[in-house]
Formats: sequence, structure tokens, C-alpha cells
Amino acid sequence: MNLKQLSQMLGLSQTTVSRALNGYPEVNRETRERVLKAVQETGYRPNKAAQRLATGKAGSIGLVMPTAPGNPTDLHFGEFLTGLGEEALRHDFHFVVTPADPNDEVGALKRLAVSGNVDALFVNYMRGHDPRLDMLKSLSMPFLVHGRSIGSEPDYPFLDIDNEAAFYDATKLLLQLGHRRFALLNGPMYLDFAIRRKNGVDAALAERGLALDEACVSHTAMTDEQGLLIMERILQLDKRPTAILCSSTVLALGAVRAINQAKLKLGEDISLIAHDDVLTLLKPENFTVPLTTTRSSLRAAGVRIAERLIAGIKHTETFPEQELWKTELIVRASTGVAPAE
Amino acid sequence: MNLKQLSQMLGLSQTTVSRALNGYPEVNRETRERVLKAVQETGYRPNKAAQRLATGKAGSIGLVMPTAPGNPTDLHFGEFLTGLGEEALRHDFHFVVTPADPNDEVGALKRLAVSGNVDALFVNYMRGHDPRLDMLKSLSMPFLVHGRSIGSEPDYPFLDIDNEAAFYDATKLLLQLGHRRFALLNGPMYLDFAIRRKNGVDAALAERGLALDEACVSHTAMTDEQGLLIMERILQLDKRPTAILCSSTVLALGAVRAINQAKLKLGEDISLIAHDDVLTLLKPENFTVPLTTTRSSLRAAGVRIAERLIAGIKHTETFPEQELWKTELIVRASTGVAPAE
DNA sequence: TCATTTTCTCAAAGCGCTTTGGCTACCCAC
DNA sequence: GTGGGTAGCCAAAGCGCTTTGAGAAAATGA
Repeated sequence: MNLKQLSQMLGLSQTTVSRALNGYPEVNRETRERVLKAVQETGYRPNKAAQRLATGKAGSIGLVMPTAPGNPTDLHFGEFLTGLGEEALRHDFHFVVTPADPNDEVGALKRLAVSGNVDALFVNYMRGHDPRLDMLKSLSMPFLVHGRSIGSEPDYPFLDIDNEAAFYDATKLLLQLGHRRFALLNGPMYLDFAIRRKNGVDAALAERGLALDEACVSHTAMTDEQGLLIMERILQLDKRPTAILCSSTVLALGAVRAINQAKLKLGEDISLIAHDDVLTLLKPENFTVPLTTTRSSLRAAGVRIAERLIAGIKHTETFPEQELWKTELIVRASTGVAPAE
Repeated sequence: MNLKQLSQMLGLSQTTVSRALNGYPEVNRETRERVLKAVQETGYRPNKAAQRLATGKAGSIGLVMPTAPGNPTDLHFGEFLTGLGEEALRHDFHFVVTPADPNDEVGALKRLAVSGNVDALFVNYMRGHDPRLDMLKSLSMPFLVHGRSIGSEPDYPFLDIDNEAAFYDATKLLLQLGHRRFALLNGPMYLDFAIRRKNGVDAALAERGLALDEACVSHTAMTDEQGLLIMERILQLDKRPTAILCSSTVLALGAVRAINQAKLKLGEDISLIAHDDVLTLLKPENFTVPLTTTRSSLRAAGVRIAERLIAGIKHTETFPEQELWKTELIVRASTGVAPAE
């Protein structure tokens, strides 16, 4: 069933039927009702590809899903997607998800953009001096960045959390509790958020004339396995740190396991603060010793980003183009006074 | 840059350029190379919507993502999506993901199908007597079901794991270890896999003249919170079960927490077997007491399903239309001899 | 009453691609 | 030298929709 058939059935022109469906004013009320009724009965749905071709709009948001054989599933991605979906649902939007090798994200994004089946693009996993930014700016298509790109002119629309402040505050808290030796379990070094978080830690330590020991800083994928491995290594250091900062509760999961295995008491022998993306599965309060965290909901970010992208497509974007969310520092039992030397 | 411009630039007709690009034989080798070079230089990409309209094919797989405000993110969905993506990447396919309220999956699926921007459909979270099946069969579009639908004629293409056998075997093992009182922490009752798993347990118990106590069977969302709650309740029963079966390691995560809190020893005071979807984050071997599991990789299923769907679209499907994967029963430390009465 | 506006409808063009069917050379064989 | 075959190219139709520009009918104003 297509427009032609439907209009023949009704004895109307395609024009009129199309207008009736799209809410144009120049259609008689009776006629419109007749059309709507016929649509109900026949179950007619306009062909999206044709609509897209004719209008240039398709009600869809494009995004690249980094994936490679063997790579672990990213919990954070799923949580974020849930947020996007929640909002897209309200507007009858859908996503076009292009899987891409993490090393070819710029290529994948370009293909997606020129393919002509998305109205807007979204990018995340931002890197320092991210090459995708120039490409996005050259396109005449709305886009939104989750995160930022240190080293690039901040003249693009983004939503980010204040990673530097989050880790500055967390470090400050630990300093106040008397800790002097710190470790940082961070995400991959090339990612923007990892850079900023480290900057936050560095800044807070510098104020006290302290610095991170290189042996106590790691930049890895954010899996619990990595957390375990690195923490095991760190715990074997001569002068082991008493304060641990983790870039994700997923890393913390492994780190805590290592701490337990070493028979150390979390919150007494060793303190830990993790960044909490509010992952459904991994609640910091559900750890045997509830974790102190810096918190910011990834899912909420997804909702907000979908909201802004859709507004951008409909040209109703009135929100500020750049948002920086503060994180909350929530103190639970994994932080305590530094043990005596 | 579109076909018309490109062909004018080359002094060729659109036909010839199109043919050159799509590998048709009736194009001179020289001409083809000239075209390919021009494509390189101009960065021309065919408009997908137009291609779709002209050919009816779009290189995309449609799927519905169940989501509702407040609903927890489903870890299993993400893991599966990773698998789909991994395979789609190899064939330059993408997904069109429509978020939908879990109560309107059939409607969402229909919209997706008639929208004309997917070549094939995929459905999961199958229910008993699933209403989507009739709809799918009436469509002339390839589709594939992950799971099955008990109560419906099995005349549709599917990939499923042998849930009944998995839980039959697991129960059998526990029986052999001397257990007599069982509990089952299952997924939602209306879902096919939950029904079959319960059937498996029932069958194994029946062989010994035993049966599940209704108070020891739960049907809930598969979150760790639910696992905790239910396990806490079960542990307070007068004659508490000594053997626990869990439909997911996520449920087991909560259940184990309850067991620990009750100061019971897993594998001694109480035994537990969980189904392991091989979630990246939740490895059964990483539990404090490694879990005995029935294992089948959700991600591998994703890869396989993408493979079959794409083959179906390209009309090269030669695989069996219906696949039933066996699960592995892997014994670790969470199962032990039943405690003396 | 006629001119003018308003209301409703339509035919046709166009979005960017693929594909059908036809056309022109050119070659070969008899 | 004619007929048939093949290689290589093209014009035009068509996919299903939206939108432009225009026209007929009805309503309005003087």
C-alpha cells in the first residue's frame, strides 16, 4: 500500500492525501478525516526512504558504535544508549548505528554522514585533538559531542561533565583525610576525559607540593580485569599508595577484588574513590564496602543529548550549545583517615 | 556531489557511472578506472535513501530496543548488540534501532517493517505464544528470531539455546550431589526462555519424585537487586533450599550477596548454578567463590544472527533455518555436596 | 452584478539512484 | 558484402514521497 494506491482508493490526488497526513491547513476537515480513517483501515505507512529523499529529513540520529572482534562489550555504551532511546522514543526518532573499528571512527562517521540517512550525528569517546571535529564542522548537519576535545578550539556544541573538578575534589577530600601517596586507575590516555581527570588530580596534589608517582598511574581499558591486574601490581610496590582514584566503578570492581585478596581493609588500610556513571548493574552502594564516588548519570546524559539533537534537527534548539555538568561527590565507607605510617 | 554531477564531470551518462560503481560487466575497464578515480578524488558517496528507494535494499537490519523511562539498562542487550555489530561491520551493514515501550513491541516492529528502511528484522525477548510471529510471517521480509516461542508452531527461522536441557542438566548435577530442596531465580514468567528453564528443572526433579516449592520460585527482571531481595526472602524460609538455580549471573550477583550477608558458605552450606551469557563484566570465575554455570555466549549468538540475517538479505542463506545451541555445564566452586540435614 | 478573494484540489516536477531497453560501433564468418 | 554477435554506452522510466504553481469552485465585497 503506497500513496498512489491510497489516493486512488479515496478518489483524491496524492497531493491532497499527503497534505492531509502532514497537517497542512489547506485541506478540508472532512477530507482530512476521510484520509485519516482510510489510513487507519489500510494500515498505510509512508515509505521512510522516499520521505527522506523528498524532504531530506528522516527522523534519525546517527551514531558510531566502536567495536572490534575480541574487544570487550562496553557497559558505559549500553547505559548511554538506554538514555538516548528513552528520549528518542518520545519523538518517534530512531538511530542508525554503524559499527566501526575504533581506529576508523572518522571514516565511519563520514560514511554515515554522506550516506544520507541520518539527520544528525552524535560522537563520543572524544580524544585529545580529535580529528572528527574538523570533519563534523565541515558538514552542514547538526551534531553534538559527548565530552570535549582538549587541544581543539571549543567552538562546537557539547555536553560534558566537569571531569577535572570531579577528580580535583576527590583528591582534595583524600588529602584532607591525611593521605599522601596516591594512585590513579585511569581510562586510555588518548581519551579526553582521562586527560582531564589526571589534570584534576595533579592540580590538587600540586597545591600541597605533592605529585603522582608514575608507577601508580595506569591508562587502560575500563574493565574489571584491568582493575584487578593493576591493583595487584600497585599493592606490591614498596611504598604502596593509601589512596586510590578510579575512573570507573568497573575498574573499581577489579581493584576492590585485589584489595580484598591482599586482605586489606577498604576504608581503613586503603581508601578508594571511583567515578560513578550510575551503571544499572554496578551500584557503588552495593559493594561490600560501599564506595565513595564522584557521580554523574550517563543515562541522564543520553536523554539530554537526544533531546538536544532532536531539537537541533527540528531547528528549535534553544538550549545553550555547551553544557558542563558538575558531578556530585558522595562519601560512603571506602574513604577513611590515612593509616599511620 | 551526486551521480548527475559526477557523470557530467566525467562526460558519461549516469547509467554508465552507476554500472561502473556497482561492478557490472558491460563497462570498459578504462572507463571504470576513470570513474573510480573520480570517486576517490571527489569523495562521492551514493545517497542511501535514493539507493534504497530504487533497489529496495538498504544494507540495514532493523531491531527494536525495549526501553522505558526508569527501566534498568539491560546488560544482556548490550552484549548481544556487540556481537551483531562485530559481524555487521564485516559486511558494511548498519542497524536501525527503534526504541519501544516493552508493551508495544509489536507496534514498533510493524512501524519498522513498513517504514521501508530496513531489509530484515530481528526480534528477541520472545514470549510464549508471541504475537509478533504472525506479523513477521505475513511480511515478505527476512527475519530471524532469537529464542523461540513456546505455544506457537515452530515454522519460523530461529536461533535458540537449549534452555530446557541446560537447566535439566544443572538440576541433575545438584540432585547427584544430594540436594533435595531447590530454588529457582528465573526471568519474567511470560518470556519463553524462562518457561523452558523452569520446565527443565521440573523435569529433572520429577524423575526423582520431587517438585519445586512455589515459595522458592521467582519470576522477576534480571537485575542484581532482584537477586538480592529474593534470595534474602528465600533464606528466611523455614526449610530453606540448599540448591539455587539462577537464570542469569546478574541475578546471581545479588543472590550471592544475600548468601554472604547471611554468613553462609557458597559451595558448602548452599550450592548455586547460574546461567552464564558470558557477559563481559560479569565473569563467573571472578566471583569470590567461582560459580558453576551453564554457559552460552550471547555475543556469539549475536554474531551468528547477524551472519544469517545478512545472508538472508543477500539471498545466500544456506544455513539451517533453525538452530538450537547446546549449553556447556561448567563446574566451579559454587556447587558442593548437600549439607547433612 | 461582476470582480476579487478564499478555499480546496490537482497535475507535474523533483529528490538521487538503478535498471530496462535500445542504439551504435566494431568484429567476425560465410 | 551481408548477417549476426558483442562490447560499450545512453536516454528514459521508475522507486514513493513532498512541494510548487496553477486552476476550479465557492464565498465575499462593492
